[in-house]
Amino acid sequence: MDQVEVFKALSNKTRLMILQWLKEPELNFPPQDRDMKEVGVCVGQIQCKAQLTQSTISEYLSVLQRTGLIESTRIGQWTYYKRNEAACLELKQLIETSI
Amino acid sequence: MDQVEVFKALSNKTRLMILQWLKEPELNFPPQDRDMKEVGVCVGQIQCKAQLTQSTISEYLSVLQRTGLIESTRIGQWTYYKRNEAACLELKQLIETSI
DNA sequence: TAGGCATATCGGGAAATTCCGATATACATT
DNA sequence: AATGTATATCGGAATTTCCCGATATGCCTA
Repeated sequence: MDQVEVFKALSNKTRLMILQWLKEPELNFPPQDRDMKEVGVCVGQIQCKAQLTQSTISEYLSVLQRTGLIESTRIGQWTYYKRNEAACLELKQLIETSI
Repeated sequence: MDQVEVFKALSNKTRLMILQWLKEPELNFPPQDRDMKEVGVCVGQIQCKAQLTQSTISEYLSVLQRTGLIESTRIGQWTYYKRNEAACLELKQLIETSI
């Protein structure tokens, strides 16, 4: 896990918010058919909440995914993103010891 | 403490290294007259270790100081920088709960 | 297979960051 | 006062980031 890359990813208000929203998806997004805990939240919902264009949000999600902090599942025409809690924990432990 | 600003400050390899070097100054810098734990490390020593120009390091130290993670003391013609451990702890706790 | 919808990718203008050399400031010494 | 040394600030070229609109891709339905 490259700390500098992770900090770059999190040094943007919207990306940081997305990561935080995904901590408790059912609290931050309207209900959907699929179980949010299980599969995640689709791009459209995140875009709607973030109030930026679809292309921007799609790119931001890629940036977060590249760090490993979130992961995606494609189902039909939707891509669902959810947190990778193991990676988030690893990051927190790394910061705990390195900062 | 503005998380995004802190992450911006730490999303640069050199700045992150400086913060880490200052965790154990006597391990990372050559001996000096004044007590490093007490007063910190002067800009010249940090620049020497970082291998960037004086102006760049001076600016990086300002960026870190603006976040509150480090603080400076001017003594004679030297400016000594050291970690603000309380602020570093606060940051880690913030990350622990918010990420 | 045609059309619609969700998402990804591309190209780019504007703004921010990186890092430098030159210069200013502040203090110390002679 | 003049000089030397440590640090801060300024101006700028190169690079990166931000965020957009346009377009491509992939899947689904009629």
